[in-house]
Amino acid sequence: MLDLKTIRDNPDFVISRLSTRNKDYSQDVSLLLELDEKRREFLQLTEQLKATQNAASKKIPAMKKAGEDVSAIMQEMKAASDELKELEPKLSNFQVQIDAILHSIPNLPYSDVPEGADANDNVEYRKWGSPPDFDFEPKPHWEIGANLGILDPTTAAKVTGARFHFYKGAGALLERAIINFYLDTHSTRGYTEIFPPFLVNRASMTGTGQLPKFEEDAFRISNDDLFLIPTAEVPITNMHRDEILDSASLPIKYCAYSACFRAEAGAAGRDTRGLIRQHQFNKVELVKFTTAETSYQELESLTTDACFVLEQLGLPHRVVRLCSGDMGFCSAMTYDIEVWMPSYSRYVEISSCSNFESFQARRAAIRCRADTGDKPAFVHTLNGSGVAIGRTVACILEIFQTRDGKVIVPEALRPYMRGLSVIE
RNA sequence: GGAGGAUUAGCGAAGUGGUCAUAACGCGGCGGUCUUGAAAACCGUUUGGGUGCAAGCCCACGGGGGUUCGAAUCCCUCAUCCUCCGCCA
Repeated sequence: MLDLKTIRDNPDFVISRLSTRNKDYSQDVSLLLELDEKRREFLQLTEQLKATQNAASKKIPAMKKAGEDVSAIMQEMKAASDELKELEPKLSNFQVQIDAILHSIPNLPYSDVPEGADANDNVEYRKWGSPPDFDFEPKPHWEIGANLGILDPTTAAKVTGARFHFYKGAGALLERAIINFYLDTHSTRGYTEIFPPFLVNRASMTGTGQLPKFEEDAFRISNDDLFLIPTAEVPITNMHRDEILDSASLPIKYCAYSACFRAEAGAAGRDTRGLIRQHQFNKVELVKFTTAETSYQELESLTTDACFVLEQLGLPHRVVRLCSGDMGFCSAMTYDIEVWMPSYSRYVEISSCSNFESFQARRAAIRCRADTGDKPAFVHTLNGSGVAIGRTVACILEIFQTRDGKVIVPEALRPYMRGLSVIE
């Protein structure tokens, strides 16, 4: 959520920054400012009435005590009360409309974000390793997984439906090993490990920006109005919702494993085979709460921390800076980390590291106080996958496959796999 | 699932229709006096938001709604926590 005061004071700047997202928000902004003006007009009226009510409420008991007749002033206040009952619904109606618009306007892209229309305009930032040269025809991970008997989407289709997998034997072990390797790595490098709930309430989904605009992307528990989390970002960021943090405690750094659940509405027909796009997948997430001054520096280190685990596994990858048109709703700047996927013959996203600045913090009321006596200020929130587990499995199967259909387990994972060095 | 009880500032807690929410009182925090320094004691101070050029005014007693001229207080509803019963990995 953007700051209404900022929009009020610099509407042209806001509109021009938003326009880099390939959408014109000038209508929304002018409607917003119109409603805001109306709201303040009605606010003054109602507050005036309330002030007279309050004054009378102090006077009436005193008059009663003095034995004076209060029926006249009671009449008067009855009229004021009736008038308020007319005005207040109008006022709150303006407020509701304003909130709806504010919640539907995306974040302003940061000045360093390259302008562009779509993923083709993303800018490569750095690269690690290089795509392997196979002296045989490499197989896609879904074939490798089927041949080794470690990935089973067919049974999952029977038991649950499309876009789910059973992992079996060494496959299940590999998935679990990667989770533990990622958590151990991050938590020994300054991130506090958290194990969150996988269901959250509506307020949490709104706090991090999944609601109200993207409800169709989420799975909702119909009898409880709870949502299956699309990422651990939601429960972790909302841990500090409605809190004023001591700025001495910043930056706060968390890492968390969770299953993630996504409806993938609108992705019909895309990535239907393999582990790339599932309704349920595992992920280790990194989340930071920082001051406004340090957030971009922290975005760099968060991205580096996510890349670190890929380097440990020996997976070739690159970092791209997303262009304005490709960035998510809440983000001010995003680095995607992409691993080389032989079956796709291109780099595929395995992590998305974003600085949301105060956009989520304003929605979720997460603030900090620099010094005792200072006004609280919104923190900056950041997060990034550190990294997605299913896609890591896919990448490992493809990158470390051998001519005879086996898969070499990366050194770093062997201690987590009871010493297993080859899946065959 | 059933029956009771609770929810007030960072924490504990008083307040059952008005003149104590600028929220008593206690603890904690901050500043000061005293002290070589510290502790103790004493004095002072200490919520957040909205609106207005400003003085100021308005809102918030778990959330939402209602009754009333007026609600922390009465009613309805939802949430969370506690105790007991039932069920349960």
